Amino acid sequence: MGILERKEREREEMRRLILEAAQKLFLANGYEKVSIRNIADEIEYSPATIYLYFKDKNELFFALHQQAFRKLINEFAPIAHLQTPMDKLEEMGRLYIRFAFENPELFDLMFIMNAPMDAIECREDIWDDGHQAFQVLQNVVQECIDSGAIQHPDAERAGLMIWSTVHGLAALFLRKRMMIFGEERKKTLMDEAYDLFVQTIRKGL
Amino acid sequence: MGILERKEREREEMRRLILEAAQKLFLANGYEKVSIRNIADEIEYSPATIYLYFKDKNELFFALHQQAFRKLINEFAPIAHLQTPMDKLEEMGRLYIRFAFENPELFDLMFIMNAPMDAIECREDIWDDGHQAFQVLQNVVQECIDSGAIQHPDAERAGLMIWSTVHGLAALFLRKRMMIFGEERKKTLMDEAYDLFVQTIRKGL
DNA sequence: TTGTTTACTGAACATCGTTCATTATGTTTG
DNA sequence: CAAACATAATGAACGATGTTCAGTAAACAA
Repeated sequence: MGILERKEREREEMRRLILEAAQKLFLANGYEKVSIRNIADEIEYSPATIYLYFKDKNELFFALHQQAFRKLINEFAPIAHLQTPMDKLEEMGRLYIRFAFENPELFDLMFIMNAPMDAIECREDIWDDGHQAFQVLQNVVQECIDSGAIQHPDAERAGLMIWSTVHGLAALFLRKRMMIFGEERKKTLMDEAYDLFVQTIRKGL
Repeated sequence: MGILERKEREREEMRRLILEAAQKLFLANGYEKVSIRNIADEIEYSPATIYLYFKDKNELFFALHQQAFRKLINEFAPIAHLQTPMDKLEEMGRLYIRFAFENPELFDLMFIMNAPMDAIECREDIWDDGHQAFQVLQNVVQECIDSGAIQHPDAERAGLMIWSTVHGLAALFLRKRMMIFGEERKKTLMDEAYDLFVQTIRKGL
């Protein structure tokens, strides 16, 4: 009785098709301009069909946000080859900022938008993707502590402080709050601010 | 010929009335649940009337965002009484975070939402409120540099780094990305992370 | 008292997320 | 093979949304 399994496969395939179309439109036009009807048009199905595979729009965007986290975690992979824990930490921050810069919509979905968080709130679930990603950071910070490169003993606290700084840079940039520095200077100033941060924690953390 | 002036006064009064109603509904129900029709109902006018005083919804929320900036700048005022520049800097960060915590909707409007920035983009204007607020920070940083409390010479660069950290903490908190730390621990962890940041820049910046 | 400017509105447009009765399709049973 | 059932997909609708515009009524000017 392989029929049930085929049905399951077809269901997965359909979810994949919807997410693919959603992602495409999302990256092309930005979140605000993508509607359920647009997505339905793209895959040549009725809008109502999408609701057979996703509870609502929040859940659809939550699924997209999960994909984006897989991408980010992948981009973190190369840091393993670096020599010292402190170099790993520095490169991780740089990768976080670069990810935000090169994938603004994905970053928005992962760390700024409300929709994905609203999706898991009603399911009273934990935010697993975020937890895993932070764990990667926290582990590197712990390495820094163990090797003596960081003196402060609490990896979670230090990790949050570091996350906040790089996230702040990325978020202020993406939400256009850096326009006060001028269109051409804001990117370099952002990089300089991050360099200064790295230099500071190397000395004082 | 005081008629023109009275007309002007009435016009200002009407704008004030609209903004007051919008602010009230905004704080009560959150941005996402406030529509032009709600605001019109609140002041007992037709929805179309609002468009006689504001170009569109973005411009209305831009005006609200200006009010919010006046409030924030006011809350920064007491730092003038503090002794050392470094104490001023520390207290400013704390005030920024507290402002976000106690006025989540206003903070969102000022530093996260797209709407207010979209309003000035088409007017190709500069973001004056943000510029002024950052200037306040930058001045304090410059004091720290002049007094030798901060060694790095560039106040703008250091200011952006500091702004990013406190903003990152506030933004991650408000957009519910700190749920990974647990409901009861996230607020204290946030404060601890800020303390650690202050300690770090006192040592290494 | 006219004519004209101004303030306001009701109704409409296009779009949105979402639901639901109905149809079409595929599967199982007699 | 035919009848009964289960599933997938849909068209049409609901109540919203932001925004526009022709039309009305009141305030002003001549």
